[in-house]
Amino acid sequence: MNDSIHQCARAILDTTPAIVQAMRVEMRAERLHELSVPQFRTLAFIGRHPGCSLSDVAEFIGMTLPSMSVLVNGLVEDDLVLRQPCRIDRRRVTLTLTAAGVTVHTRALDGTLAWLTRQLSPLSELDRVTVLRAMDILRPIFDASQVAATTQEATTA
Amino acid sequence: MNDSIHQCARAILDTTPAIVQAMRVEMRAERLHELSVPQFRTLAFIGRHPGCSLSDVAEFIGMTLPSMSVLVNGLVEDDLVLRQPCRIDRRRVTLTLTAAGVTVHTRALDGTLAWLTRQLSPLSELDRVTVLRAMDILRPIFDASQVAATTQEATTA
DNA sequence: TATTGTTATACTCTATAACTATA
DNA sequence: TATAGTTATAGAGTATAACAATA
Repeated sequence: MNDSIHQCARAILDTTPAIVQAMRVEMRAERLHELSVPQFRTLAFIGRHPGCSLSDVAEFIGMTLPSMSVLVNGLVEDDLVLRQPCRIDRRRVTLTLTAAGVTVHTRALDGTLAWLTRQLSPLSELDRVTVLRAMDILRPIFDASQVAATTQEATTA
Repeated sequence: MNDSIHQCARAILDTTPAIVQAMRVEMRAERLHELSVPQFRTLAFIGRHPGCSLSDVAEFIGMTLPSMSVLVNGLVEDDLVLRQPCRIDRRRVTLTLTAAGVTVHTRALDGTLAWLTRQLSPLSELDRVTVLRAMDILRPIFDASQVAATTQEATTA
């Protein structure tokens, strides 16, 4: 039966927003690090891709260029991100984390991970493995660039 | 090893926001139903719990009372939700979906589910089962309110 | 006094449209 | 002309604080 695919879709629809919402509440409650989920994800991406452009981050996160410009602008004003014009192509900017950005991101990451770990602690080893495998299965599917690609495909088709 | 729990936490942190973000983008792209993810979830909850109070929804979704008041107010103005004072306790309000609310929610649900189904279609049967099981494991952990969760169980059963 | 909800105020998130600068 | 990014404007999401009404 392809009943499983519908059950699966329904389960994702019910569950993932609840997880992210709980994460948002947790991150806001943690007074140590004042980062929203998008800010956190942006910092993480820039940390993993030093010197990336605004378009790179926007595509990965799944936001429009103007939205990301505003978001990054806030991070620059908070001195968490360094935004410099690119020498080779002066239309571009290169983004890197400042020392403060690294610190804040690390602290937020550790805090959120610790909270998540507490939430997951009642699970059996088997359940954890199942969850881990599921996340590995889902991540490539919902990678923002993939979604954008298929959307474009569908539009041009 | 408790290494798996950290891997697991990290995987959830990386993956679930990407899924929800993709969902948000999709829902916004679908011009048919102009619902945000929180609006959609609120409509779903009220549909499953007709006559519920503002506090009930706020707790389930994981929002503060004022935030939910504003959100619901928008839904009332759009004629998707009926908000009436409760006879027994006049401090409370009772929330129900209007006919339009049912229609809009159903359409949004169907549309999002169809999109999700397309995204999941490349997966093997085994992968789907893994994902489904993972969602069933995670949902009770991150449900914003235990009370609402058990109520939902009773209602949906 | 405690509970339910609303209003006031102020951010952030996010989009589209219009613009600038560079290629 | 096409691309990278910013600015202007607007609306939704969300919080805290202060308030009103009811129990």
